[in-house]
Amino acid sequence: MTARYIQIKNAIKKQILSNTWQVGEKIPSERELAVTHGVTRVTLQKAMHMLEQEGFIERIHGKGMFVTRAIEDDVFMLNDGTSDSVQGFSREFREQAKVSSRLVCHQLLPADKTVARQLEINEGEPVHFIRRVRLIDDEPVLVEDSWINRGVIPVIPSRILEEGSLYEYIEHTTGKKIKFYSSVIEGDLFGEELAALLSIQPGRPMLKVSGVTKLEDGTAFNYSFSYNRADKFKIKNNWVGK
Amino acid sequence: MTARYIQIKNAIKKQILSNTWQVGEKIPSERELAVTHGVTRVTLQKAMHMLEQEGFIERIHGKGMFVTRAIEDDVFMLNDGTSDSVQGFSREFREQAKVSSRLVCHQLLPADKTVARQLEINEGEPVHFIRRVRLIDDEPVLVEDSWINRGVIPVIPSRILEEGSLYEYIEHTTGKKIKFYSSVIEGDLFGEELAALLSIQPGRPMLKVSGVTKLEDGTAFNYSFSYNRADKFKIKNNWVGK
DNA sequence: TAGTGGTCTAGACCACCTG
DNA sequence: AGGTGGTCTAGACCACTAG
Repeated sequence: MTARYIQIKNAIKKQILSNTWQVGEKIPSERELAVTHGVTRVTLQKAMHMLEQEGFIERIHGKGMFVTRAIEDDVFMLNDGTSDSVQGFSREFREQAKVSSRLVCHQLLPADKTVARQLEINEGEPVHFIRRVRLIDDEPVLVEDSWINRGVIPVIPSRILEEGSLYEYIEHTTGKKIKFYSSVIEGDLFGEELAALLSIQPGRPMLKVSGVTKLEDGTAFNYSFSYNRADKFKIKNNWVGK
Repeated sequence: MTARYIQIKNAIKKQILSNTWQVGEKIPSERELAVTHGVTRVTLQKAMHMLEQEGFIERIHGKGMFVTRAIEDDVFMLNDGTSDSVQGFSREFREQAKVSSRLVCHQLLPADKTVARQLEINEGEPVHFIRRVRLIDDEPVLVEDSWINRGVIPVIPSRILEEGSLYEYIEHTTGKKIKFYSSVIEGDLFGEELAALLSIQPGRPMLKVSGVTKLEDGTAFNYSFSYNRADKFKIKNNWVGK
């Protein structure tokens, strides 16, 4: 029961990725595509606005819609919210490379003030605290600390934390999709403790990303900090006006 | 001739900021607000989706719309694309603090391969190269290098670079709004040269933001790198699913 | 069941760009 | 003038949440 505009968006994205049109080339007009896909212009526009937001096309008033030049790169791009879902680390990268995790710590802790505020629970309520080192092609690239709402997900099998995708597990056990992700990006230097976990020198640059993830019913279930090696990650951001 | 949904979005944002409702409180339903503002639900929804994207409300299927808790902070938040326009440094911060610029360099240079590709012009065409140190409350906080398309904006008065807003000047002289901003965020360390310009020690952490800015007709006019003191800036990002 | 947001239709008119 | 995207209407039905 996927929405029609999502289907259309994905269909056209697929066409773009399979080089149906050249980069910079004009694609058919809204009116044409609406007929092709058997929907009204409004529905088609929703699909195209998403494609623009995701950086696949450029829409220019009075001119038409054009394929954006592809951007390839040597480092990993963190999800910036231009995908149609929040993937989480495992799902994000497992098709590009070998990803794995090393579980450093997993315990129940009472939520401190900050964690409680972010997860919208009471201070002192027990939450999962999880620290993992994430590896890409067997090289440690980031440390992630997560505080997870025990009310949403009472038990987390170690197997999931070491091998699987936590987000996938949560979507599966709750039966709800992930709907919202708010994050703050900061720059910092690696200190002794985190550097040791990644086998790098202290003082190397870090991209720190902290954020809260919510389910579609508005429940906050994950508050996390990830400490990324700045030489391994970039974050891309598209902004489209009005 | 502002669009109705933009007006409504701003009106409701203003109501939220003036505490018409408590944080977490339910605001009137789409159907109610549509009547109040004299538009159909579709138009009102466009306004509310923007407010959600900008982080002011949360929309929950079957429940309603709720005011999001305010987020205040001690450092400056760089524009992440949740505002309704790209402001540029001057317009972004001049209402929160005293902003100023120190012009380090302004000359015409032939575009190298990278600059030419980003500005969608031919290699070797002359472009403005501008290096400025930006200050907040008289403290230098970032260095910005800009390459500006001379075809779009032939002359840039020094006065604008030292005192005014370049984006404001460009919107004014071209008569076009800024429509698109694509950026990449990286972490790095300050080297000797940039550190000296900011009067800080080399080796301090930096948030590097590079990007291209376009006008509403699709013309790329600015390719820039900004080197931000990581202790002074954060970047906030909201992602809302589907 | 009643109320909420999510999606979709079949039109219409406006604003912008090009020949 | 003709084609393009941008906005808007007045409905309709669906999916989710609550009491």
